[in-house]
Amino acid sequence: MAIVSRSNKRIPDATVARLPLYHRALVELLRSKRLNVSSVALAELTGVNAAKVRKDLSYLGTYGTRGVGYDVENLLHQISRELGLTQNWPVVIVGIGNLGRALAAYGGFSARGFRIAALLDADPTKSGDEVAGVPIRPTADLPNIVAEFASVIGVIATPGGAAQEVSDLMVTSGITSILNFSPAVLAVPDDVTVRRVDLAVELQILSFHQQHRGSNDW
Amino acid sequence: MAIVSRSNKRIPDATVARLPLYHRALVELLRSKRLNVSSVALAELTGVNAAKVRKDLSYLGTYGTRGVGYDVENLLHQISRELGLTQNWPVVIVGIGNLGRALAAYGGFSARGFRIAALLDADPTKSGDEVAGVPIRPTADLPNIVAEFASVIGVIATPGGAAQEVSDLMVTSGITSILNFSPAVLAVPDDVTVRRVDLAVELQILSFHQQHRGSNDW
DNA sequence: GCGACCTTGTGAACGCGTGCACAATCGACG
DNA sequence: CGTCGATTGTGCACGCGTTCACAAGGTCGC
Repeated sequence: MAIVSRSNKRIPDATVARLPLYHRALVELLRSKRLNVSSVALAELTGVNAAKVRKDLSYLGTYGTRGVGYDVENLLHQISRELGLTQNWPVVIVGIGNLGRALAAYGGFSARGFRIAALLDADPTKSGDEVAGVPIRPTADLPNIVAEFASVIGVIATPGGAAQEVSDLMVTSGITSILNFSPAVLAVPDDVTVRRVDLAVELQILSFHQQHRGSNDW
Repeated sequence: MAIVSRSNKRIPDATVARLPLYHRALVELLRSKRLNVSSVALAELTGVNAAKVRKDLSYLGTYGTRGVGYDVENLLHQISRELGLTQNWPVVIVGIGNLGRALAAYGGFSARGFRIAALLDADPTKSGDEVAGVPIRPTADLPNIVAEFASVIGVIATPGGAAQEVSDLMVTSGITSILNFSPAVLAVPDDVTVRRVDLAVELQILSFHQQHRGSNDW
């Protein structure tokens, strides 16, 4: 996977994962009218090492000014461009249970580059219901919905049992970016990117650390 | 009851992050009465390289049988023990908005080592409401609730603006493991573990890959 | 215009994680 | 009881990411 930016440098995955952190901090700074920010200040806001901040930002190009820092507005724009957030990505959520509803109702997406394009559920009795002003439609509508847009991000919020089936439908509909909240591990073609968020996994990792905190005490 | 891990080796973070994957796969295998599993089979189920599976499991001890594989039940038990899932961790959720409700109603936790011990919200008009049979109580009750248990995991599902305040209250109440769903970056003492799950961040990472897929697409 | 001060950008070393390749070891079977 | 096929456990090399340390380059006061 050759990732090429304007400066022709490959951006490491670890850096990509941190760019959204900087993005959010810069939005906050812009909101509070800060014009300038140093790598040290940005490091404190994001909990990242300052040298790492500088190296991350250097992959985007040379946008800092020595002795001064980074121009907040310009840096925000550069990161937005790199992340592809200059457009508002349409997001389709499949599986409107508790989690799907919560995602649909979450207001924070629009401020960060995304909008809910459609809500889908396999249960026909839910069709016509609205969540946050968006009507719920049958899952079978997915191909038509995807066809309306140039590029769609798919979100799977179904139970684990239905996840692979939904994933397959997304892939055949032309979706190549999937966010999977179900505990299932999805099989997809190589050209499809899947990110998995499993709430129980996060708790179990915490459990491990908690467990081992005690045994270090003696 | 010695809860001390048998191996003196330190388990790498990367391995810890994968143990929950194996855990879940093994639960599934046990449910379908499989007695045995090879590293290759486990690798396919979890999307992890087979050599990595073996190395990960070797950190726990020598529980496999050459020429045969791993005993499903025993391996599941060993991983559960290492992750500290032999007990059912009490989980306290603060912030019962859409996301908090969804988390509280999610039935999958109990099967994976956790139970909802309490739901808290700063809004007094929500007090007394129930979600999944658990009543909502005022946030100020947190210290009393934590005191009832030996060890509690805190979940923050509030808006970003309230997150640091809630985090501080959790820390002073004695919580040392926090799962933060708000976009805020929390400042906590060194002995407190925080994991952050930011839905917008996940979407933005997907956006990056979508943006950079094939350089000639736009 | 000059010097003191700041902050960026990056070379280099180090450590961690990954994956290959293979020896060690087990069960099955005749 | 010995051979064969299968699978684990791991030494090793490589690559990626992190961090330090510092030169390069800019600002600001005078």
